[in-house]
Amino acid sequence: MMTNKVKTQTKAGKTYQLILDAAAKLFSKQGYHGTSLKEIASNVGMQAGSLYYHFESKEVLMQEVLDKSIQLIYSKVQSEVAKLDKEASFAELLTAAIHGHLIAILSYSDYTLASIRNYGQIPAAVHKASQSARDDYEQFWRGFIQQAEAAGAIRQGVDGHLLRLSVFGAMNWASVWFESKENNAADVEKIAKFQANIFLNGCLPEGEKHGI
Amino acid sequence: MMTNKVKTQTKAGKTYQLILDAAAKLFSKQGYHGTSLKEIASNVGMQAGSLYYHFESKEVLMQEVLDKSIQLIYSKVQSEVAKLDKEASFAELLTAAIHGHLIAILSYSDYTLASIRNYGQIPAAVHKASQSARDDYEQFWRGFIQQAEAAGAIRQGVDGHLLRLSVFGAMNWASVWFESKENNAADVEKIAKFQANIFLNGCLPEGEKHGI
DNA sequence: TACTATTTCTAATACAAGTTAGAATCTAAT
DNA sequence: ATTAGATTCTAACTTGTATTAGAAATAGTA
Repeated sequence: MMTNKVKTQTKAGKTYQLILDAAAKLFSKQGYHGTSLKEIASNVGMQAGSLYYHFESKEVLMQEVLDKSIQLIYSKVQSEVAKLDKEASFAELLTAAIHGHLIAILSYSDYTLASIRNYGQIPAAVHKASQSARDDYEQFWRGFIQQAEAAGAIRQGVDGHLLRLSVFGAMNWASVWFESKENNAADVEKIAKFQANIFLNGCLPEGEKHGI
Repeated sequence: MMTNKVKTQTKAGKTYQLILDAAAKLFSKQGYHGTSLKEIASNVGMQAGSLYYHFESKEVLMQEVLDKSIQLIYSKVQSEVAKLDKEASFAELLTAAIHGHLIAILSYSDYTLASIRNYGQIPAAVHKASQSARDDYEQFWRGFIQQAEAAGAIRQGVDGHLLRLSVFGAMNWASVWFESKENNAADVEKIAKFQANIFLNGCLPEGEKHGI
């Protein structure tokens, strides 16, 4: 077994990434239990047994996919938010965060779909590994929404937790229907702008309100 | 093999429902491929082979779960919308539809989660069966949103398709985080009111707009 | 009680899964 | 060209799967 995941230059390092990519793609389309090691190996031109030179088990392979999924999302969101001024408004923050999250999950949909689809139907030991990264990311959202509530940047009566969960739902669901075939960055941009707009302003015509 | 799914009074009819319930629960938690017939049978006090008296295959069992899932949702939404006046506003329609959809997916989360989680990672032949029911339900949403766009009840520049898909995402995602343990109908009601409110009015304080 | 139909069990089949150990091959440096 | 190390293959083992056929048990009826 080789354990060095870092050196992408080495032969083994490249093969490791190829396997991870193939696994993510198949896990996202067929589920964890619905994907066999033989199938993954075949997608990189290998035999099933050969995978064990790079991964110690199928579960660990899944862990790596989940891990990478979170990393991709969180780092993209952070880089988007980092572009903002120190005194950016809540609306600007939310917009940037939505952009980052959507760009990430739609660009790397194999990884993020594998994560979304399989999380909750794999042995608990598997998602234990990426749990703290998930918690960190969730805490980031909780944080700036709570601050916005405290600062009065969110309308009275709007529950911050439900807001966060609804935004997450709208975004994550996009990875289910979005087809990244020939859709370029412009489409992702459009979706991101739309969702930021909707959650900030709603869909009613200007000046109209309902049920407030 | 017995085929009569209708007569719930008969012995076989009741057993049929018990099996379907157990299957939905396990499919929702472990996925289609991660659930064995032995496990399903064990949950209703039977042996795996005995299931074949009620179902002709595991795939058909899954089809029935998917079917029932759509039926539960669509019929609940229709009954909620039917309560409205003939000349109900778009805001009232959307609110009623969101209520119906959320009540259904959170009340029967075994079925709806089984559907949401496994759709897309099961053989195509399996969801072919429930496809037309899904299409009908989707068409219902498309319909009243298009009418609202035509009538000017939706703000200029807001894409009706993206609105529908975002609402679906926010709602369906709720079945992932919602724990129906001891949460009563009041909680579901709260979530439904929240989401209708957010999509109609946004989360910014009254009078404020961003990026319009 | 005896008979019939319904429902469940038992046991076997056929196949595919994850995993492992050792042989075989390839790569790169001396 | 030889050798050592890295990488892949082959072939097995164990376990678990969906499915089937017929025997057994159960329930309902004449």
